[in-house]
Amino acid sequence: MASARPELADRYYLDNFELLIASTRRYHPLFPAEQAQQLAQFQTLSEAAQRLLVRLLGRKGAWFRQSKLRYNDINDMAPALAELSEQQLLVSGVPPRDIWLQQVTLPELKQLPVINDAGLQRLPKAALIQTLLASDADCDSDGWLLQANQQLDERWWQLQCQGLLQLLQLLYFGNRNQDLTQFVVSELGLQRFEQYRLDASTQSFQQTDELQTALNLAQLADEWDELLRQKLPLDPVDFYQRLPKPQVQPQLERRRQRLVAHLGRSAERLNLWEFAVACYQQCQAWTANERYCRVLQQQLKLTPTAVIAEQLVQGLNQLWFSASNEAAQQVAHRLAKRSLPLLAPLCAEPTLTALARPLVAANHLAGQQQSLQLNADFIAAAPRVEQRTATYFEAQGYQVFFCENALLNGLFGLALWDIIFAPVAGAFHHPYQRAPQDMYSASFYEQRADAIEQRLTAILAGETAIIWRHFTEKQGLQNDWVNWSLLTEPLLTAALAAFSPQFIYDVIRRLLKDPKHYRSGQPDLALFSSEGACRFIEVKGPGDSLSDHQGYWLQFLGRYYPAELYFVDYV
DNA sequence: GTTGGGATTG
DNA sequence: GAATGTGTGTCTCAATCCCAACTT
DNA sequence: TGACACACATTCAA
Ligand SMILES: [Mn+2]
Ligand SMILES: [Mn+2]
Repeated sequence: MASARPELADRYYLDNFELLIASTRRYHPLFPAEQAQQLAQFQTLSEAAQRLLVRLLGRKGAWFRQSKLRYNDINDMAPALAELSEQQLLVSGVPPRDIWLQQVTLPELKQLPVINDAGLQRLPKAALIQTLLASDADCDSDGWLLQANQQLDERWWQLQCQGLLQLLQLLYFGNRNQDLTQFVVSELGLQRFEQYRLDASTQSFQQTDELQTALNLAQLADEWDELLRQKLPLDPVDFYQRLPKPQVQPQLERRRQRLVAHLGRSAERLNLWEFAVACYQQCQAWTANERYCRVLQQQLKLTPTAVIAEQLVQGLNQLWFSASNEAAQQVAHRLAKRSLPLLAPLCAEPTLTALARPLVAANHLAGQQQSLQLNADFIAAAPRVEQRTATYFEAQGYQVFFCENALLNGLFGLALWDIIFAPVAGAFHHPYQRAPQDMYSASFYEQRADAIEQRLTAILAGETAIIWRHFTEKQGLQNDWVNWSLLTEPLLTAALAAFSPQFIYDVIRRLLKDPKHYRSGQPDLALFSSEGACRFIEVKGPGDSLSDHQGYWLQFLGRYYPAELYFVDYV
């Protein structure tokens, strides 16, 4: 099955970087001055210097210790360093204290007289760093660091062109989470992608300041994530000042709003209600609208005014109106219900559309709930309650799959494979996509409505050959909907034998209605009896409770097959 | 000495 | 008990290297 | 590097 790994060229990383450059050629004239200059400088470098620079860019952080630079594939380090230094793509200096302390190893630290003399030899590294950072804060920290570095006898280098790499990656991949390693993983055959036709015509950005903004937003998001990760005090109001103004370019505006929503969330934790409201007001995401209403509700509790009450009524009605699935409706409904007593004294008669009619609660599962006690044998069989329950049902003679979302999502992905990867305008910008650009927006259906309807008609007529053909022909190819390691042949065989055409049709329709939402919350286990009949089981161990989207999936599935909520505990 | 997490590499 | 908010682990691409905890 | 599901804590409204 597994074929031998292809060998990569000796300079594969440089080739990949040059591919990144070549593929973003049409944007080069738009580059901001700094990145344009650095790109030009890169092109004039010797191969050794280019190699070293790309090696360093591929690593984490901007600071490197010269003594730790060892590359067999780069002839001589010294001239390459001198060249990069000459072009100011890499500069020498002493890093900030935290980075310095992080990169100097513990044995090295303990040997330094400045530390040895302070009597800190026995501490673990994290505590040592804490102590040094704290004690340096007030006294002469620069002097201390310089002295320590002199004792260490080390030279440090700092990358000056990480922004260039970020910009190239941003333009090539169109997102912040794919990078140079994607090329390697693909060339080695570890990830294989559908051979869709790329759309060369659509250009995401037209102006230099759009590129600058894209880069700024990416760096600000990085910075915010980093602050969050380090768990140090946040100032969302101050951070907001650094964000760009609302953007015309839709992609940029989406990213800006995502960051603004994060700031709003952090403002809530600091009880900065007005600022949180101001943040959420700028965001279009449904969840931002939800936060908006929650904050208004909170404000109404603290300082009841007619203005806030009116805003909340508007917000709640909008929230209800834009709820695109039952779980969202449930959220809007609950929020409205809890707001009503707060609104009553301030509004003549608040008309909350979310309360106009009763909702079916997610946990309304009449006749779909069971209890199960498992004994020590099953506890020993596996660590997770789902696996233990699977073992139990296997002992009952079922064929059991712990596949959660992989089964129904997989059916969706296989049934619509060719449509998902059809060359719609603007859908595919590079060869490493698991889905078209608009997979999770309304335009996915709209742009492909004819093909989808035609396929649905065929599915309803009992067509399963297309699913099998895609399963075989596309085996192993990346698809956001298909998890190949969970959607195995035995599972698909059992499922397609058990499922009615109407069921498959309705599942796909449901997923199409709100693909982002309905792709999660599907039951833990799929069971198939020896006669081939299927059952769905959502397992709930002690201390876990049903979430809304899980409950609504059980309600939906229960109209076709047994779909049960199993409360499992141990005797 | 071993192990385990993170960084690096292909 | 329902409804919220928040933290954690698991997927990870796989083999290797480095370093910092540990004696499992 | 998120998305997802679970685990756990806290706060509510009857
Ligand atoms: Mn589950
Ligand atoms: Mn479960």
